[in-house]
Amino acid sequence: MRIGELARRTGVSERSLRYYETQGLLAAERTPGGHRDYPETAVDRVIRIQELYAAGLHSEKIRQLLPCMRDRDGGPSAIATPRLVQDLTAERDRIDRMIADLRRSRETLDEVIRTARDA
Amino acid sequence: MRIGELARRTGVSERSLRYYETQGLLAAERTPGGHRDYPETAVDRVIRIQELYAAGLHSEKIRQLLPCMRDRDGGPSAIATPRLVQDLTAERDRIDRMIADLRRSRETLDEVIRTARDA
DNA sequence: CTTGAACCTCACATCAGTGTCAAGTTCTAC
DNA sequence: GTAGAACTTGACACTGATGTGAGGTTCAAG
Repeated sequence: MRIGELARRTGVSERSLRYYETQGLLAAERTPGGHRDYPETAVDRVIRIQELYAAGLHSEKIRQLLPCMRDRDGGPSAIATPRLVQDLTAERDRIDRMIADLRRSRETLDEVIRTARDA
Repeated sequence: MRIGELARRTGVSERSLRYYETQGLLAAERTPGGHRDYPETAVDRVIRIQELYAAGLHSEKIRQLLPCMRDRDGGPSAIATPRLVQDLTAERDRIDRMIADLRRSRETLDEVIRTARDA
């Protein structure tokens, strides 16, 4: 599929998809004319990338992580090195703290909303 | 208390505390010489501000929100307007989606970590 | 007093993903 | 073959909280 359709199906801009490619996160075949041609699996991958970005991971970590992930259709094509495992564990802990923070903020907002509604 | 101690106790940099003041999020008395003098309640407030920033709220929203929050020692000093409630509800929904995304990323990382450990 | 830590304001830099525009090429359908 | 949509690369802008450094002032303890 071409970049326009991939953008539409994932909700990620064409600009970002091209950026992901420069970061080594997303490969694409090329048509004879040079247009990108993505496999169907790109949809899942882009969504995964987007989620990881949202979780605060940087391109480099995502790039290292991607080959170690289990794809929808198969097992991982690589096993994380001890060094990577250490990094990812730190990231996971950071995400846990982030979730805890978000919960508190969510509760704060919810309380303000409820207070206003009950007034 | 002065800015250095507040920074130490909250883990937020002095730079950020001064920035919060320019954004109307954090008030301080001044000594005759011009140094900031914070009340004890500033500690809780700063932590709360930090959490809201981490949740993706911008200064302006936090500024509107703060007076409507229940402080540790008392009730809110203002009630959110319908317009603000609408905004905050949107933010709350966004935070919910963010938490869901984070959970998925957390699970992704965890699986890679477990796979590596079991190998 | 003096001295050093702590504080003040102001200004400029940074980060990294994304938006946007320009100028040119390819694709597809008629 | 031609029109227009879709694509290409490249460059520049932005966001907005935070880092950092300069140059000067205040505070607190000896």
